[in-house]
Amino acid sequence: MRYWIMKSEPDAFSIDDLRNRPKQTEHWDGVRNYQARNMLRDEMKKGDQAFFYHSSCKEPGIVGIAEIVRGAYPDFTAFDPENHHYDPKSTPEAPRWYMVDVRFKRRFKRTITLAELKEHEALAKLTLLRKGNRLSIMPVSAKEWNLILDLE
DNA sequence: GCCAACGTTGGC
DNA sequence: GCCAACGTTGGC
Repeated sequence: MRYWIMKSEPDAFSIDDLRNRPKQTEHWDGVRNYQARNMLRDEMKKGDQAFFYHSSCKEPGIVGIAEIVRGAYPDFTAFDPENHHYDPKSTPEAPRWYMVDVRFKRRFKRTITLAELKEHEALAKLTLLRKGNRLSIMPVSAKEWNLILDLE
């Protein structure tokens, strides 16, 4: 079982939006970066846990936990010309992009902010904090996961 | 709104 | 295959 951080702009899709979905479950679509796709497609498995991170907002940070409830399958939003994430190079016969299903697990009592994460020496290697890393999906080690949980 | 740090595209 | 131009992300 692996741990992840998944980023989302709360204006587009927040952890509360996830909680309010039927079965508190939603597909995680729109990943259009090869590095992120490879991790999502090849390493993300049912049962994995992910920190839900709010980006591009007033207080960027980790707001809760979601669980991967379905492993990678073709991202059908790429097939839809009306969709913002449409990619004509991805077809049902040869899908280029993938998605997983995530289910709400819990919301933290408070946001563990990006600023706070940066203060901890033990988290210096966290991919999220690495300079220039803008991936929407990033791995978290078990050690980092537990350390961050303790901050709550 | 600015800008650094990427990733992608396309001419050559 | 190189690289300039362009687009995107996301913190501040």
